[in-house]
Amino acid sequence: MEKTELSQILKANFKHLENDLRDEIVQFGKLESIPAGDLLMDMGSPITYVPLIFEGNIKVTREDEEGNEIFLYYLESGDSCALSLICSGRERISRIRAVATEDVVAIMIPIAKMDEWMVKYKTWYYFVLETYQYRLEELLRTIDSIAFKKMDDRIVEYLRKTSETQNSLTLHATHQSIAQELNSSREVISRLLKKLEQKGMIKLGRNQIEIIDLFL
Amino acid sequence: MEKTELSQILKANFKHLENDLRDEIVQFGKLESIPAGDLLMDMGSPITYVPLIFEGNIKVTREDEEGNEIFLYYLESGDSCALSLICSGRERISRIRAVATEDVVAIMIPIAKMDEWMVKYKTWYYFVLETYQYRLEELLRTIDSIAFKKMDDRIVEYLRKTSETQNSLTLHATHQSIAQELNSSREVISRLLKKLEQKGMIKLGRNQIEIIDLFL
DNA sequence: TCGCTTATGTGACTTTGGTTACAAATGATC
DNA sequence: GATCATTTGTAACCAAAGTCACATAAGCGA
Repeated sequence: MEKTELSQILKANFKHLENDLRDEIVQFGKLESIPAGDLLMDMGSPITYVPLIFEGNIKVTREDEEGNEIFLYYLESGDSCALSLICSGRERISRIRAVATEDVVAIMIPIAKMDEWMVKYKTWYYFVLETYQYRLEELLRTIDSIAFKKMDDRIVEYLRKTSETQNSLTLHATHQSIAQELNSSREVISRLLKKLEQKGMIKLGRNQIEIIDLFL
Repeated sequence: MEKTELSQILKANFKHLENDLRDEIVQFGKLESIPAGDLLMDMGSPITYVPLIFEGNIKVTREDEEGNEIFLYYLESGDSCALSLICSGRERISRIRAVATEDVVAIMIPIAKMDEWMVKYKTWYYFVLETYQYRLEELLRTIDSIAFKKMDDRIVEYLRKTSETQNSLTLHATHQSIAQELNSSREVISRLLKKLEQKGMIKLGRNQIEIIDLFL
């Protein structure tokens, strides 16, 4: 991709950043395409860049020692990854996994530039702080969900979020995969999905869930 | 308290901060004492300062619309409050509650200075970023606990954390209050505490739990 | 000491979610 | 279309946690 084209894209997706900063991003950032399904970040691999997402979605999950997994949130175009900042910052192993759910186009910023720009560009400073703040809030919402809600509500919430970020009313997932994301078991998810179908909220198919109305 | 005394305390508790910065903190910060039991922050009240804690502990909890509550973590001397940064940053209502569990002495930094110092002082910059990172990790650990662990383990973990921050093997709490923090019910907590007692991990008394060995 | 309030103990029961063990359906491939 | 792997459906059962009902017990103040 041409630098000028990159500059255009940047202007469109991160319009709140000042011009000089965007020039530097074009200069020092490395554009990368990540095919759907690829891991951007896995447990414990040290991070040396911070991604700015142009296109596609990224699913962020948490995994514990015993292999239990749980869905945290999606990242979309215009987002950056606060958790990559965590890993980078203290060189520590954070058991976080980030997978591209659609083909992702992102520009990779070297960590060193990160810090440099914080001082140099007010807009970058606010962007990074907002990223942190937004992710903290997102994690709090995740906690709400896990701590206070029952599995059926959590499924509905998961379907809603997934439908929103993928911008589609037809989701492609197996009950097994959903069970994994919600740290439950396949049978439980099948049971509850069936109930949602009976309520007329969704329509089930093999490898597919059609969303009719999640607010019934 | 004298400015010079304040300066000494600051030097002792936040020694990683550079001298000029400490001088500014003394100059612009306001020293406050918060008696045990007082709220530092409640749901939705906008924050105009960031506290640096010298003495005492602060318990941070999350509450949802329906009044369900859950313990997140403790803040101790040397900490700041990343969540106050959230509230301040976007002027948004975050349903977070911070209560002093012991008498707290803290210095309150006006938000404006916060931003100013980020650019001016490298040590402040790293301190704030580390605060964010550390709290994000803490929240992830909270998620692990809620999502992956059963109630008995969660109680043990809660007792351990509380004992550590209060630096005491004798805790003063009712089963009801613990139930609230873990978003459970009194009877369940009583039952499980009794089991822990039978295993010899704790000794129960009225309004009191004596910790014997939580690693049995 | 006598009440009274607050805290704890406990049994019985319900609900939610996890487990086991299959059966049936769907799609892909030959 | 027959075969096969994958996915989904379901029933029966189990375990954890929440609820209800009530019994004690411990501390406090009059």
